Amino acid sequence: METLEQILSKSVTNFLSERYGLSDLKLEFQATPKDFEGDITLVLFPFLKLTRQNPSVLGSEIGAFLKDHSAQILKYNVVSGFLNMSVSDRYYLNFLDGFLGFKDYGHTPPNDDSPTIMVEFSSPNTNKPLHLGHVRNNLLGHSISKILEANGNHVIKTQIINDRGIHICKSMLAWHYFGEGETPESSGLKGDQLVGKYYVLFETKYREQIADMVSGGKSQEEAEKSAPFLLEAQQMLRKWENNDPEVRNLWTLMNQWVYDGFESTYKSLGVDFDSYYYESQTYLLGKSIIKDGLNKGVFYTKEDGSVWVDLNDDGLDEKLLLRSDGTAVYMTQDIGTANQRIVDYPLVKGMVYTVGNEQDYHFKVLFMVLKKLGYSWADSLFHLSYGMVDLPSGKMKSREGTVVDADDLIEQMKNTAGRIAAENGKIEGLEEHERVILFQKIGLGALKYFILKVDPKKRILFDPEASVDFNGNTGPFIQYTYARIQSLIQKVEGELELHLDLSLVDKEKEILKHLSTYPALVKTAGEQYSPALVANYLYELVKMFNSFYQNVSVFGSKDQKLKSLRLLLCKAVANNIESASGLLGIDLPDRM
RNA sequence: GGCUCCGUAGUUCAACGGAUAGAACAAGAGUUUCCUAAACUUUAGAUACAGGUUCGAUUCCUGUCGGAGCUACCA
Repeated sequence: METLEQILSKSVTNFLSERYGLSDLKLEFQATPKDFEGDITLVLFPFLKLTRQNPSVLGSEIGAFLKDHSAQILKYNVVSGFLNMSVSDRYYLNFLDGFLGFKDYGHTPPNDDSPTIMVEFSSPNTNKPLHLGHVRNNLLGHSISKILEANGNHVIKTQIINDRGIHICKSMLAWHYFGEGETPESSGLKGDQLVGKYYVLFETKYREQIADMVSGGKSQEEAEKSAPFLLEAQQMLRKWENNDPEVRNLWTLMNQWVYDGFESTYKSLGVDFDSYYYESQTYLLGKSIIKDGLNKGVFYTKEDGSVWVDLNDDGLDEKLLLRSDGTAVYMTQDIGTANQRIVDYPLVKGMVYTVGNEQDYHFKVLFMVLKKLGYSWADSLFHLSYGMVDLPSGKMKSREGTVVDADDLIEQMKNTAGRIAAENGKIEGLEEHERVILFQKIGLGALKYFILKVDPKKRILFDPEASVDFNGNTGPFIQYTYARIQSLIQKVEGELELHLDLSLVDKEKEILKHLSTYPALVKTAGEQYSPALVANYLYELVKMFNSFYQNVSVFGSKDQKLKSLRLLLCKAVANNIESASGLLGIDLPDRM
């Protein structure tokens, strides 16, 4: 369906071309601000010089033309450089009629010809449980996947799991010495929590050794490097690399505990994946690609045999790709993994990496190198870079115990949801299992909205004391609005019919105007990789709806046609809340 | 030091270069014989500083001040 902007654009473009001989114009429309009369505004400033005309004359010309030639425009007025136009109720009623014909109005579902995009997110280490930073990562990655799908892309959700390295060996070593055979079953702990416990234990014991060595006369630096626990962990890593059966078995066992734990957290968060990559399988990839690049002359070798890429011409510096001993670095592995994904999924045309902004430089380099290597897909790579989640005390540091654990946080959110529901007397008549589901929806809705409403690029300040709000600009507010509408809709008897010859009150029109911007919003959110835009849109919508609900009686209307119109409007809002919430991964309750 | 990002009400967030900078929380004042008060209505309160570009700057450029990150033959 053509939008109002598109319809008017054509008309205005024709007019300006015939009257002033202008072409290739970019018209700028915006919603008319509240204090002015009108619904849609055309900004005239850009044409003043071109037409050598003053704004009031030009505005009147365009306004009069549209009034005569477009059925949608009833009136106009010109204020400084702005042409404000009033749009007919009929137009909005027609729009509502069209809107109700779609399940997800404004979304473009992918078809056979749609491109495939791979979205990477989560990508945890397997030595400790997920924390608040991962929560932001997961919610962003999941939401952006939904948004890309709504923009007509097939999406493959993937992650690269860091399942090897010294950190995992630390957990393994501590468990080996102090675990006494403890398992998730025997301890009742989630697997990732259990493994994380031993990672912390390793650090504690390691620090103790260092302290002993320092009081024995060694320097801090020396002690840190040569504490027996560390040496032993390093030894374990070498054994792992040499496929030592005992080490490999323990590694497999403990990693599986962690994966089971992660899965349960993902399930709570409502995120899922279509594919998994493991560093233990990819860390050797990329070396041969580097060698190809050497042959092509894209890279160069230094005297010690290490391989580098020179990015000085691109405003960066030189970057190492292979160590002098021929082993890979992180970059090498990422090059190999990217290539491997295209091998595994030949249809993939683009990749999105959901990774914190501390790695901005890394991805800049990675994308440049892949481009230099001449991959056809190298132009459609995107680093979805997001800001860190900070606590009032500063950065989260696992060593100092200042991380906010994901499982704890989720649990706390559910409990708060339950407490508030009880305080508001909303839980009567609900079975226990209904309550569990409801509190889960609301608690997670609050958390997801809290995180996703912020521009991904910006850092988030999270105060565990102040916690997440349940009133105002929050997830529960949106859910509450939806539940209110459901309760209205349940009262409807018989068929609802939309009559197009009604007149709208301001609050109705306001909502319809907002709904009509949804398709463009979805598109922009996809282009900018920003769930925050969706969240803000959604908030505006429910705020408008609640104002309407409180000030306009739906069932109070004597006029049957008017009642139908209002109920259909409610239905449209509910549909739209559902669509937009879906993009954020927020579930909606039918009552709360 | 070099590079990158960020400074908006007391606090947390908004604002394709467009009209009088919007919300929420917190603070103040109201609204339940009326479809769910997790709501609605309403008062007060902000663009770090100094220049520049522009018809127009929170937005773009320069500088100052303040904060964060990157700057490993770690991952």
